[in-house]
Amino acid sequence: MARTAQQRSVDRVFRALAHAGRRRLLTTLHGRAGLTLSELAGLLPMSRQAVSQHLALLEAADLVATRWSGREKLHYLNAAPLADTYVAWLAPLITPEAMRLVALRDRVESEAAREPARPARARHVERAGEARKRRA
Amino acid sequence: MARTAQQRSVDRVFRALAHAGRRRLLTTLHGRAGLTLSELAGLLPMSRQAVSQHLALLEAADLVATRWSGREKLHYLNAAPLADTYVAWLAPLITPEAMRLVALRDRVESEAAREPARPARARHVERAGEARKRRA
DNA sequence: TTGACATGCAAGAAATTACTTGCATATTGG
DNA sequence: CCAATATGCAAGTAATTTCTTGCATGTCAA
Repeated sequence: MARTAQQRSVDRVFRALAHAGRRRLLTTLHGRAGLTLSELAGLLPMSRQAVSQHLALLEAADLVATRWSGREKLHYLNAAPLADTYVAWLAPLITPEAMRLVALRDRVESEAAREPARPARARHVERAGEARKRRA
Repeated sequence: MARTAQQRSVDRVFRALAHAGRRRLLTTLHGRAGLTLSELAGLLPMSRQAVSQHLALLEAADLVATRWSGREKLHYLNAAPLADTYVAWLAPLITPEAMRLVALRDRVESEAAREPARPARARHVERAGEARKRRA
């Protein structure tokens, strides 16, 4: 059950994308390549240190490539791991069958609405004892 | 600057996908639709309560639809938010330009190798004082 | 009816993540 | 050279997430 390098990459990518600020950094770099740490911190509502740590995480996930230019560090979006993650993990789940299940859910909900005798599961929401009373 | 419903959905989806166990739940449900909580807990190396909490999170992100059948709760993958997230957020970043940057990074690295007089940035890795000494 | 089973809910512990603060090192321009 | 600027590193705190523990409720089958 050895984890493959790809699985590890997918995990790093999804963890990196879990934070709105980091996603914002990626879209910012997509719009404007080569921004420095200070520039990014100026554009976004985050402290320089926070941006720095987020960038380190994005670099670790290989989503951001960097280049030193004197005392400045230029940052570039690298979308390759995003594409890889899509192909390897996301796309396989997006099948016609899995998409159709929204319709199923809606159907179930409308059925429940037509059948007022049995509320979907309001049971556990009630205070203790209430439901038992109604049942009797 | 009001956050749109779509932005909120994207955030919930990415947060949900950030955990390997939750991703595993989704792929499991993709392979076998209609599994119950207990069945999922039996298949995966997680306690029933842990699975339950993960499923609640996935339901909140609308990635899992459920149907009660007696005392059992059947779970189904809903891939629609995945497709939406891909279209709204991921796909726009996967452009030829952003993909080409891997090549750029590799080029930069090989340039650095050809220019041994200035190591990319091993500076801060060294112990304090070391770099200054070499500089002099 | 009742015991076994399926799930829910809640509170606390453990682990991880996010952010701040303070200082060290390196580069540039005057 | 040196002051200003750009970044790095480390440790501590705050916030969030994840998991466990314990018990309550609802459903089914004998």
